[in-house]
Amino acid sequence: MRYGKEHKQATRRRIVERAGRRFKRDGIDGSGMSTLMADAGLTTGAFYGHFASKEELLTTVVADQLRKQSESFSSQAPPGRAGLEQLVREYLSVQQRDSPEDGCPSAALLDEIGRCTDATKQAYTDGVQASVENIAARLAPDDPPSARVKALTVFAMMVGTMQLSRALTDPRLADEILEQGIHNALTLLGADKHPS
Amino acid sequence: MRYGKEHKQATRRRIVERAGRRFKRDGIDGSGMSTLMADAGLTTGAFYGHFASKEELLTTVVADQLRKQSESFSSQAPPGRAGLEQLVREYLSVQQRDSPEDGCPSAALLDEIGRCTDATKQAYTDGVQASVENIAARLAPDDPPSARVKALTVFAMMVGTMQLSRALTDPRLADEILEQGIHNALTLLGADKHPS
DNA sequence: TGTACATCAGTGAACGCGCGTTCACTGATGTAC
DNA sequence: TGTACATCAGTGAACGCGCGTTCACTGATGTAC
Repeated sequence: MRYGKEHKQATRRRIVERAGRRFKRDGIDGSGMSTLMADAGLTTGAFYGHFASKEELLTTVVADQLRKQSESFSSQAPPGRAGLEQLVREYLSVQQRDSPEDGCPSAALLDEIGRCTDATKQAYTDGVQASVENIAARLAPDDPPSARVKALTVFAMMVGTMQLSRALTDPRLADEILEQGIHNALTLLGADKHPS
Repeated sequence: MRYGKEHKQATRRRIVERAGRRFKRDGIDGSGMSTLMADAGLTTGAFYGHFASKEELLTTVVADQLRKQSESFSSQAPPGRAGLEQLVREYLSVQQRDSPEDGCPSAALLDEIGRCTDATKQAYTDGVQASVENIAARLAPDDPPSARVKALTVFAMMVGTMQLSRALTDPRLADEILEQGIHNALTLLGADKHPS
C-alpha cells in the first residue's frame, strides 16, 4: 500500500472533517478514538501516524471548524448590513438546530471547550475572532476592530439561544425560542447606530 | 451503623448537591462515579442505595440546580424591573465566570444537556421555565406567561455570553465580553416597552 | 436488665467494557542494480 | 527487463486504566423476649 504524496494529507483532512461532525454530534468526551477513525474509514492504530494525541486532533478540529464557519459567514450572505439579517436567520434556523453535526461548533461544544486545555482554548480564541471579523466589518466598515466585541457578544447570544432550543423537549417552545432569538439579535445589531 | 430516618435523605441531598458542583466543574462525562461519591464522603458502592443509575442522578441534579437558581433569582434582587439590572450584572460577573462550580448550570452544561436523554431534557425544560418565571414576572407583571419566551431567550443569551467568556484565553477580551453582554441584555430587557 | 437477632447504610473488591495509546506486522508500490 | 529491497500508510491485537454497575459483607443500632 504505497500512496502518492498527497494521499496522507487527504487522509488527515478526512479525519479532521469527520471528527468535526462526530464531536459536534456526540461531544468531545463522547467521541472515542475507534469511532473517530471508523468515521474516516480507518482502523484505530492509523490515527497516531497523523496526530500525537486526541487533544492535538481536537485543537486542529476546533481551528478547522471555525475557519469553515468564517468562510461560510463571508460567502453566504450579501455584503454590508443587508447580509446580517440573512446571516442571523440562517444561523437560528430549525434546520441548523436539528442537525448539530452540520452546524455551528460553538453551539455544539462551547461549554466543553471552556473546560479544555489552554492550547484548545487558544485555537478557539483565535478562530472565533476571525470568524466574527466578517460580522464586525458589516457593523463598522470603516473600523471593524471597534465592533469586534459587539460582534462576539451577539454571536455568543445566538450560540446560547441555539443551545437552549436544542435542550428543550417542547418543540413548539423550542421553535418560539429561535424566532424570538432572531428578533433579539436583529434588535442588537440594529441598535448599534449610536455606538456606546 | 444504623441511622435515624432522616439520615439517608440527608446523604442523598449531599450527593445531589456535591454532584451538581462536580458536573458543573468537570462536565457530565468528565465526572466519574467514584469521584462523585468521594465528593460526598462515601465509597462508590453506596451510590446504588440512593439512585438507580448515573442518569437518574443527573436528572435529579439538573432539577435541583434549576430549582436553586430559581430561588436565587427570586430572592437576590429587588422586585420589579428595578431588580433586573442587578440580576443581569450578578449573572454576568467575573466571579460567576471564574467559579463555574458555584455558578449557573446552563452556562456549564447546556450543550451537554442537549445531547442527554429525554428524561434529562424534560427535567431541564421544566426547570428552566420555572427558573425564568421570575424574570417574566418582572417584564410583564400583569401577564407573566406572555413574557416567558422573551425571558427564556434573554437568559439563553446570557448563558452563551458566559460560555464564551470562559472559553477565551485573552483575559481582557473575556472581561469585555461580559461588559458588552450586560449592555446587550439590558438593551433587550428595556426594549420590551412596546412588545412585538 | 441482659442477650440474641433483625435492620440496613455503607464498604470495597470485582465485573465486563471501552477508553487513549503502543507496537510488531502487512503489503502495495517505488527504487536500485 | 527482471528481481531484490526499501518505504511507509494502515492493520489489529494488546497495554494499563477508569468507567458504570454489582454484590457479598460489615457493623452500629433498634427490637424482641
